[in-house]
Amino acid sequence: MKILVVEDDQFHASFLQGVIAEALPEVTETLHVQDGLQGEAAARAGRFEAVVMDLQMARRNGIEAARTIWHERPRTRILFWSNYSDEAYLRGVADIVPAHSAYGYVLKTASRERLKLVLRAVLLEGQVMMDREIQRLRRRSASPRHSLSQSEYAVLLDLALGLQDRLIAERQGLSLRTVQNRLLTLYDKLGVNGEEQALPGLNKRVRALSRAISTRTLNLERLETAQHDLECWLAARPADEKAPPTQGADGAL
Amino acid sequence: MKILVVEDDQFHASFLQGVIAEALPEVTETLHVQDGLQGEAAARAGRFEAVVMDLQMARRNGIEAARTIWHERPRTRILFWSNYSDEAYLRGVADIVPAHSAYGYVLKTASRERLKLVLRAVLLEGQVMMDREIQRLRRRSASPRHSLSQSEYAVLLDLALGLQDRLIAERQGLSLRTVQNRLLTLYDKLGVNGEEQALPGLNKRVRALSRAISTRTLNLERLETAQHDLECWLAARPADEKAPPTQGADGAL
DNA sequence: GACCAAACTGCGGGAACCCGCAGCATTTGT
DNA sequence: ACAAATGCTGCGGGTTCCCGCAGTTTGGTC
Repeated sequence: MKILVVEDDQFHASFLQGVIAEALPEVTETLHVQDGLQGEAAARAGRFEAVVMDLQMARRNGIEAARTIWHERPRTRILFWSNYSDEAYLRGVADIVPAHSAYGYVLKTASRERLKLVLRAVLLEGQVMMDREIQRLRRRSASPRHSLSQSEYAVLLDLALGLQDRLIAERQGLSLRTVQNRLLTLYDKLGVNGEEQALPGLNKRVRALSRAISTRTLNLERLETAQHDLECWLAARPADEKAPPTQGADGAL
Repeated sequence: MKILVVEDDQFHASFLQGVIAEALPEVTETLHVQDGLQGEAAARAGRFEAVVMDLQMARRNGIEAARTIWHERPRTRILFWSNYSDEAYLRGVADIVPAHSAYGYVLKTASRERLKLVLRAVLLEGQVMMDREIQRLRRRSASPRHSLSQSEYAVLLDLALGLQDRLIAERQGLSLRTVQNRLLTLYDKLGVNGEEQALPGLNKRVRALSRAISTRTLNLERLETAQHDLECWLAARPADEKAPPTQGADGAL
């Protein structure tokens, strides 16, 4: 069994390798690389079936790297291992995991024993497994009032990228008014309206993004992958729609 | 000599303590705490004159903790030690360091030797010292075109918090139009206008925040302290101004 | 089918925003 | 001392945004 470790912190990497050696004696080869880009290349070249992936790395973050890897080899088992339990990471992972894939999510603060357990469960047995705290967060964010639905989150991402209503509508295949309705519920669920009445004079749109970040509903990594998605979508979009029915500013006067 | 270590990662903390023992034999007592809040309390109780402070911690981040500590004992020598060289951290530190204080900024990727050097220079000799890479970033961000002036950055923070123009103007003591001019130059320097012409349909205001975060001009920690500042300012503000010349929505009818 | 709830859509208006234009104040260079 | 440069400000208009109101579709229950 071959295993790939993608982790940019040397201390965590060496600790992890120690635990792997102890928990998985059936490992014959481990490769350690320092960032997402190298991780993708190594996975491609080495045909690893098991990966331990840090999120939050330079050059390419763990979620994007995992997406690439899964895109090329959907059966790969990936254990995400991170310092933080941001909702943004959970949604990011949930968005890219292929059907029937084995994966897991552990916090770096987990005990050595728990880490060993999860390593075996996910990488060897092919289970799906999450840290306790992650499970708790997941349950909470599936709760009633404050949690965002799939489509609301998608609109939030578009908002965060700075698209205006019209473009969001186009991208999500909704009417303009519906997008605005979504935004309303977003403002509600993110607590913007609540603050607004205490302090009038907020730009709700910006405040929504601000709060999404403060509450870790969004983070830098998620924003990066969303930006990447946007660029792909833009490239694939037929060029006609780029010019809304305003006077043409390209070509003839 | 007593030294306080504020660091939430156990591996980094133990590595650091090893290096301290080696580099600073004159240390008689080291205390290690796990987050900013404990750090403030420990500094208050223990009267440490030397602190090594991680940024990016739970509960209270390193910059806020340092501000509190310096506020109470301005002579304290603080060495910031972080994984990242975000511009946001640099500005955050620069904003709170008192005159004539000794401080430093090292990256966690620095070599053991360099770390020892900086430890001695800052905590023992009272020098001001930065990591090479930090220096480079600092020089670059003092450059002409793309860097933000002090006041522009202040406006960016207010924008990021979701204030609308009128409130920003009030807070910065500027006219409305001037604030909008600042925003224009912000859009320019953050590259929003450049993108706009490639892809019309951006909400510049949100996009500015989005880019500020992508480029690490802003980050979660800086946003948190800005939010904290805002709340203080709101509390200190005379209540009259809260109601702009709209029909009063408080009290009568 | 009757009914209801929830989501979606169009309309319209008031507020906020983006920004060109032009007038003043201070600073700086020669 | 004059001029050019830079920063601050008011005015006006075109656009986007926020959102109440009302009408339509969807999906489910009785």
